[in-house]
Amino acid sequence: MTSARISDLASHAGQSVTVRGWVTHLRSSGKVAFVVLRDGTGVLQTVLVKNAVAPEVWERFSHLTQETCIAVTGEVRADARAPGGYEMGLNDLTVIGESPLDYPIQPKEHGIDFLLDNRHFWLRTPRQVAIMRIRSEIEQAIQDFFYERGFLRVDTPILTAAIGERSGLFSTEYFEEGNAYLAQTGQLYGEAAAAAFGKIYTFGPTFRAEKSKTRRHLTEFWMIEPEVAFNDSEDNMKLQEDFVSFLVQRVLERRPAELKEVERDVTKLENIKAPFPRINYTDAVATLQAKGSAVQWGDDLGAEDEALLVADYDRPIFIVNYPKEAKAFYMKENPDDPRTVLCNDCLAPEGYGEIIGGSQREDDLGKILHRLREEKLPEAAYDWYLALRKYGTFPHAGFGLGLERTVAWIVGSQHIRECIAFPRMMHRLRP
RNA sequence: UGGGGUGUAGCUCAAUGGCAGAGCGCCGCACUGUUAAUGCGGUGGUUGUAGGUUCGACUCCUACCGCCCCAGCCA
Repeated sequence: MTSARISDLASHAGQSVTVRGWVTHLRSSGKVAFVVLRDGTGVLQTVLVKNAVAPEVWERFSHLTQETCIAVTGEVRADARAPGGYEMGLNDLTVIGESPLDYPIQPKEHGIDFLLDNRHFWLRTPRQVAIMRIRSEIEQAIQDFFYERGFLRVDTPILTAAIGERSGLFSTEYFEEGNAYLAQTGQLYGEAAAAAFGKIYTFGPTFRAEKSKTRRHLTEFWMIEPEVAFNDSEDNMKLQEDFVSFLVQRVLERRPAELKEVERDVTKLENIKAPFPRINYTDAVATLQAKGSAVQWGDDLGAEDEALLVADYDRPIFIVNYPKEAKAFYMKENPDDPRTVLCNDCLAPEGYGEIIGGSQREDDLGKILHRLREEKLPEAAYDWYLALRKYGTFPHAGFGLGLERTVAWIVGSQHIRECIAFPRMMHRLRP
């Protein structure tokens, strides 16, 4: 007997095949029954007629429960009444793995805490399957975008000495070396690699021990960080807008069924094309003050301010050249206004907020040393990073795109935690 | 770490100081085309924990715990 995956059943119409999967719905009308199963590639409705199957098959059917793993055999036929357009007239049914009656996920609304406690099962539901497929599509698109443009992927270490951003670090014992810290960014290694390979990107998990409890934060998240030798801040933004547009267009082209499953308004995504508006920080402050915000020049922009700015646009926007006090030590001083640095945030539309932080990097050894000392960072920990400015320093720029935030925006999710298979948050380490 | 909210059946929620309930799930019966099937019947509780006020507490008070939302930090 031929076995098939549900997604391939159209090519088996009229044939008898075996499909294996998990029971999602059971419906019975006495002598006609429906068993709906899921195999990860799709959903199949099978039809069981009591008088047309062996008594033992009907008996096995009558004991089925939600999520029982089964094998069904029968003829595939087109039927408009079936989800997916094809159904199976069931001849045989065998149980592969039983499922007790207390399976926690029901076909109804559940609270988020309950769902996260049952994430290992929640993942089986249609919306979650669609989100994970879109995430995987985006990950593939990321690889394709950079590969097609001649970038080298460089995998940077996850265990590091204390180096990176200012916010919280996770630490662990590391042999005779004292503590190691989980990487908050691959950027500094990316800069070293850019001098070796010209155009690189990193793509991996990053860790922040921030005590954040918002819809936009995870303690473990995946970040894409390109770094390009000889790019300036404007080149950097051009790369960002091409990149983000590429990801959105790819999902629109290849995952329309999944976008429909998550009920995304795709007309909002169809607008996402380069160029994105660039708003100077100083102009943004003036605009915000005119709109009634209390923000003062020198303040970082709060979530409310960002929402006010992005509300006027139908695509992501760049906020460029923030005051240096608001940003990291490695960002290059703006020659036209030394109070500021050559950087940008990219804010997604529809209130999804910051998805990218990027900058041209400070390439002057004296200036970066000065900033490092202003920030009271441990100079010794940065010795190799500073040496990049000593031996053949070079202008370069890069950015970091948060994968889960990007997925949340593209699928229209209210929460980042359904955009990664097993989210890690301040109070959640399992499953 | 601040501000706000919340915690009652397996799940989602009612019960505003006076007998702890509903829907869903689950179990049983009926039903030959269901789409979260339907109809009838049944099952289900240490009201987060500890203390206090009261004749009487799911309800009011105190502390603790969990969770949610917002802010900050950032991606």
